[in-house]
Amino acid sequence: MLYNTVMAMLCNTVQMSPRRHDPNIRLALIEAAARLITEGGTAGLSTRRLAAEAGTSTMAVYTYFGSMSELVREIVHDGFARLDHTFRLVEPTDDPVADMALLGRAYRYNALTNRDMFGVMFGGSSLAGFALTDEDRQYGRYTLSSVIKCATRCIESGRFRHDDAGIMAHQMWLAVHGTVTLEIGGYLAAPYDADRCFESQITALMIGVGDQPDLTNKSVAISLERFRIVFGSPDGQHGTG
Amino acid sequence: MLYNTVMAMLCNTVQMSPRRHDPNIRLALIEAAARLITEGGTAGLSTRRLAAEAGTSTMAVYTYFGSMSELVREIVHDGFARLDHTFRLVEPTDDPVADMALLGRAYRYNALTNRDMFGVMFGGSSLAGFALTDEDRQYGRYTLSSVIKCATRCIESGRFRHDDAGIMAHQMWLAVHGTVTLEIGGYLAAPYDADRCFESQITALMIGVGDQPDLTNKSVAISLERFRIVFGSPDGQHGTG
DNA sequence: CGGGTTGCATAACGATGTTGTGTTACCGAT
DNA sequence: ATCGGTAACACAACATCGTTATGCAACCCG
Repeated sequence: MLYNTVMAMLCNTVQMSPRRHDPNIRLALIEAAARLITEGGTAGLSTRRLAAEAGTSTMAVYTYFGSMSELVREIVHDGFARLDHTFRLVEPTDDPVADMALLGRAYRYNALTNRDMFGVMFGGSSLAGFALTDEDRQYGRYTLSSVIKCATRCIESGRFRHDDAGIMAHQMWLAVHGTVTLEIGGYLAAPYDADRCFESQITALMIGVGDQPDLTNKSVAISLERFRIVFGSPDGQHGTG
Repeated sequence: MLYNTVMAMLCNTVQMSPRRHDPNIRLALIEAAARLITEGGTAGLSTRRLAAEAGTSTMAVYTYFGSMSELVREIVHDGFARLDHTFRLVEPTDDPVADMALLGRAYRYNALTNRDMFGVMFGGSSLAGFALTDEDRQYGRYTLSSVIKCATRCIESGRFRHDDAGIMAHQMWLAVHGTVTLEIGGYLAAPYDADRCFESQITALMIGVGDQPDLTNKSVAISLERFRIVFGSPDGQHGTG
C-alpha cells in the first residue's frame, strides 16, 4: 500500500497538513525498515526499497532521520525497548533463581525472534554504515537493570555466594549472549545443540556462583515450565531454526 | 609496491611464467585483503582497493577466487587456522583446569588481536556479501578439538563432575565467546569491565562443573601467570582497547 | 493574497560488486 | 619454427548502493 497516495487522497477530502513533519510517515518508514530487515536480513535494507515500501521517495529518509544509519539507530533503540518489554514478562516469584533462569530464556527468545536486529544491537553486523555509539550502548546496559534487580533478589535469598549483583547479572548476560550468538551463527549442532548447551550453561552458572546443584536443577526446571506458559513455545524450548 | 610491475620486470629479466595461475598473486591478494580488513574494518575491503594494493585489476579477484565472498572465505579459514595455532601455544600441564583457563585466555587474545575477522568468522559481521556455509563452520568446530582434549583431561583428573568432555568444552566456548563478543561490542565498561567479567566468568564456570572453589582460584591464577609468559601482554591482561 | 519556507519527487554523483570486451602472452601441436 | 587455442587480466560498462543537488509545489504567515 502506497502511503503517499493514500495520504494525498486523505488530504484532498479531509483537511489535514501533509506538510510539516508528519509522524505517520516517520512511523511508516521505521516499520517498513524493520520489516525489510527481518525479511531480507541486514542486506535487505536499502533506501530505494524503503522508499518503495513506504510509498515515498528516498529523500524522506533524510528529512526524517538525516541518514540511513540514524534510522537504523532508532530501530536499534526500538529493539532494546522490545528486549526490555520481554524481560518484564518475567514476574518476580519467591524463587529468584528460577526468575533469573527465565530471564535468560527470555533473552534467548527475544534474540531468536529478532535475529538480524540482535546482531546489529550488539555490535556484530554492520548495517548501512551504522556503528554503535556510547549512547546506544547505554540503552543496552539499561535493559540489564531488570537482570540486576533479579540478581539482587537471588543474593538476598542466600542461595548465591556472590555479594555483587552487577557482576552476577553480567555473568548471566555473557553466558546467555555467547550461547545465543553461536546458536544464531549456526555453530551449535547435535549432539551439542543449542537447547542442550543453553540448559547446561545456565545450570553451571548458577552452581558456579554458589547455588546448591539440586536446588539449581529444580529452579531451572521450574523456569522451563514457566517459559512454556509465558512464551508459549510449541516444543517447550526454542527450536534451533 | 605494485606487484604487477615488479612481476613484469622480473619476467623480462629472469625467465618465468606470468601466465597460468600464479600463486604469488593469489597470496598477495589474500594478504592485502587481510591487511585492509584489519586496518579499515570490514568496510575497508573492496575490489578496487584490493586491486590497487596488490597492483592488479579487480578482475584478478574473480580469476583467482570467483567472487569477493570466496576470497573472504579463504581469509576466514585462515583465521580459524590462526586460532588453532594460538591454541597450540597452550601446552598441557598436570593442572588441566589451568590449561583450560589458559585456552580461554588464548581465545580472547586471538579475538581481540583480530577483532574484525573474529566478527566475520562467527557469523556476526556481513562482509562483502559473505555468508558462512556449513563447511566453513566445520573449520570452526575443528579448532574446538583442542578444547575438547583439554576438557577430557580435566574430567580424568577428577576435579569436574561432568562426564561429557564435549559439553564441557562447549560451555567454556560459549562463556568466553559471549564475554569477548560483548567486549568487542563495547558493552563491558567499568565497574564491570571485560577483564573483571572474564575472570569471574571462567571461575564460575569451573566451579559450576564441579571443581572446588579454592582449587579453581588457584588454577585460574596460575593460568594468568602462564598467559603473561606465553602471550606477553604488558599489563598482564588484555586491555579493553 | 503574495514571499518564505518546508517537504519531497526527480535526477545526479561517487563508490560498490560484478560482468562483458578485447588484448596480450603463453602453451602445445604440427 | 610457427601458428592456433586458450588462459589471464586491464579496461570499461552495468546495476545498485548511500547520499546530495535541484526544482517544484504546497503550506504558513504577514
